[in-house]
This record gives sequence, structure tokens and C-alpha cells, in this order.
Amino acid sequence: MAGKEISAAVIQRLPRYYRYLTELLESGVERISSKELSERMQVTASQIRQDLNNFGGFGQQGYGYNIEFLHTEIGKILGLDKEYNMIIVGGGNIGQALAHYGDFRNLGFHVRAIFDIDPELFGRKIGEVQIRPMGEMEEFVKNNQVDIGVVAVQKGVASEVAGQMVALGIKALWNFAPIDLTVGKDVIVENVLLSESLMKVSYCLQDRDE
Amino acid sequence: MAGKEISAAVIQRLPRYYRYLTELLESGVERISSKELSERMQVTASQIRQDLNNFGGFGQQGYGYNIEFLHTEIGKILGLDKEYNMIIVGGGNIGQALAHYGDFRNLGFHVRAIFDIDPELFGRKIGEVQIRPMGEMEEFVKNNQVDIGVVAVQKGVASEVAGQMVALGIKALWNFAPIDLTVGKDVIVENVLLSESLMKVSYCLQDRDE
DNA sequence: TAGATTGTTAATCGATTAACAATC
DNA sequence: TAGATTGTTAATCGATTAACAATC
Repeated sequence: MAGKEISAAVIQRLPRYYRYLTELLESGVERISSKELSERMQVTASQIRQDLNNFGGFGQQGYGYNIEFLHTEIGKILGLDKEYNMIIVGGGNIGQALAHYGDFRNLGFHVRAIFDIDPELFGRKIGEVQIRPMGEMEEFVKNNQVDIGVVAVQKGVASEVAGQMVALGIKALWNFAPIDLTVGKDVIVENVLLSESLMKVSYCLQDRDE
Repeated sequence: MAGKEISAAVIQRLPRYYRYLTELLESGVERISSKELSERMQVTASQIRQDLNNFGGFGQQGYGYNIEFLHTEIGKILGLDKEYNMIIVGGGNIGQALAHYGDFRNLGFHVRAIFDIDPELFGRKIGEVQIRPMGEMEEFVKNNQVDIGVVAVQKGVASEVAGQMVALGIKALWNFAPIDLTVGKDVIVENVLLSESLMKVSYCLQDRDE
């Protein structure tokens, strides 16, 4: 928050750069020019250079960008050099799927607990963690550093759950409920709106027919 | 595709309007002005009017917008007046979670089958549908109208699966693998990039500390 | 050095916001 | 009618692209 504000559009693109760089790194390529990367990613070379220069000069004239270095730097910018502890509220389909999902772990995001109100689910093990009674959340959050709270409950209780997590000091929410959570502006809310994503598909499908 | 192209930014916002209108409708409100809606949604009234007027004049001077009418019209624009059949490839965590998930059904999106290569999963019932052997996909798609193919397999096989679905004539893919699928430009690809969503959270979390 | 390619400034393009005449 | 609020045009703002001097 020191200098000029980075636009949301730029931040949105960073993970994609990171993904491409990870792939290039894995395939053993050493360097890449903005032009070549732009062709692979289907964006303009200008945009890549502009985006990167928001954070510093990572390239070298006449050479391009060192992939390993740039990968590391973008990782740092995204905060992927740190580890994050998450708790999930909601042990239903989505909560369980997220707890199982391995890709996050590799990026440093760890699910430490799942909470639910359904006694049927208590004790059930999802991946490495057990589903616990909702009543234990407070104690858990007080005893553990929790960075991200995942809202994986149904719409009707999402606000309440979000409020509880924020009250316990959790500073970021990853929300899967189709609702705009109202929280203090020091709390980060990232929404995953699956229905809205599908609606974009149906919108586009319709266009074809006309 | 008749007149001027509607920008992606506008389309992106339509589902959110639809969501707010659904809530207003459920709460029994009859009409709303762009000003009042703008306050609820935290956008400008100007933007709402501009967005809507891309598709026609749905309001009335001095009155505002009739909620039931506008809800229906935006629903039509989004193609929600139709029903869509989906198949899921990948009976793992995400595939199962999506098959269970009820919200899509209410919007007209129906999961008709799940395919996987793991014989352990064959026959397992997820919600209303069974997991079937991948080999049966071709026959299924030929015998049933399939509008949307869901890619819920791991990254390594996502391209192959997508290719198979496109080859069978499926015109829209809902992709959960962290990869940019390469398909003909008459095929719609909508990506749900969970890891990238999480990275935005970690980026923002970092900003706080500085 | 000569060629390549960055970092960065300037130009363009598009999207958002403001303003207001039209009109219910 | 008078007041309210749209639809729409014009002004502003920001993001993307182009261009090029700097420099490896």
C-alpha cells in the first residue's frame, strides 16, 4: 500500500502469469521474451510488460525474462511464499470437495478444520481433517492461526457464519454462497459464484443460435 | 449477434442483477429505481441504466423498473428461460460436489450423467445420476441432447477430455481444471479457477501487513 | 559492436460516470 | 400538472496498446 494502487485487472492476471511460468519452469525453459509469452497466453506483449512493471523491472533488455526468477517474484507478489491456514464452515458437498482438493496444498493453502452443525457429520474424516461441531470453532480459532475462512454453507446462513468468523478475527473469507457478504472493509472477501459462472455459459450459448 | 457487441464487463454483471432481482421479488417488492438498486448493489445508478439499455428500455420514466418484469427479461437475456443438459467428466471431489449441488437445477441446469475411468466409481449414485464408464460417453452424447460438458478431471487429462467432448459436438465447456483449453472458437469455454481465486486472497492478505 | 528486447512514455481505445432532455 | 426517473448523449476516467529510447 505504499505507492500507486495496483488495479484489480492487473491482480486478476497475475495468477495466470504464474500458472504459465510454472509450466514453462517444469518444461525446463530458461528464459522467455514478452513477445513469446504473449503469443502463448494470447495477450499483448505490451500488457505483460506493463503489468510486470507495476511491481518492478524483472526483465533484461535484449534478453527477456528469466523464468525461474520471474516465477519466484510473481509468487512473492501473490504471497505464495507463505503458508495459509484455512477453516471451512459447511461439511456438505462443496466443503468436502474443497477439503479433499490437493491443488491448494501445493500452493501453501492448508485446510485445518471443517465445522458443521449436522451431528451426522461429526467426526467424519475428509482428507486429513475431521468435521467438527460448529460450537468448537471459536476455541479452534483462538488456539490456531487461521488466515482464511471458507464459507461453504447454504445461502441462508452464510451471512451469520461470515459474521462469526469475522468476529473471531479472521481477516479473509472465501465465499461459495451466492450472496454478497457485508463485512468491515479490513476483511477480504473473495467470492466463487458458480451459478453466475454457469449463467455466462447459457448467455453465450443463446447468442450462437440467433 | 445482430447489433453492437455487448462487452464482457456488462455480461459479467448481469447475473448479479438477476440475483438481486430474485431477492427483491421474493421479498415482495414491486418496483425499484436505478438509484435505490444502485445503493443496495454498491454500483452507480448510471451503470445500471447503461447496462440495461444495452438490451432495451425495461423501465419507465418517473416510475423506475417493475421488478417482476425486469427479472424475467434479464432471465431471458441470460438464457434462463431454457433448460440445459450437462454431463460431468470426472467423478472425483469436484465432479461429485457439482452433481450434488442443487442451485443449478433450480436455474435450469441439469446434470444428466457423470463419467470416469475408475471402475471403483462405476455405478455409484451421486444425487440422481450414476457414475458411468468413460467409454459410454460417446453413446450417451449421441442419444441425448447435451448442452454443457463439465471438465472436472485433473489438469493432465483435461485437454484430452475437452477434445473428446468437442468432437462429439458439445458446444460449451465448464472447466474446473487449471489450464486454458484450446478449442475451436465456436465452442464456449467458461473457466472456474479455484486456485487463482485463492491467490487473489493471499495477494490481498499480504497487502494488509505492509 | 549489432541485435534484441526491455522499461516507460505517449496515443488510443473503451468503459464508467455525469448530465439532462424526454416522458411517464 | 409537478415530481420523479428513465433513456441517452456527452464528459471523464482508466486501461490497453503502440512506439521508441535505453540498455543489455
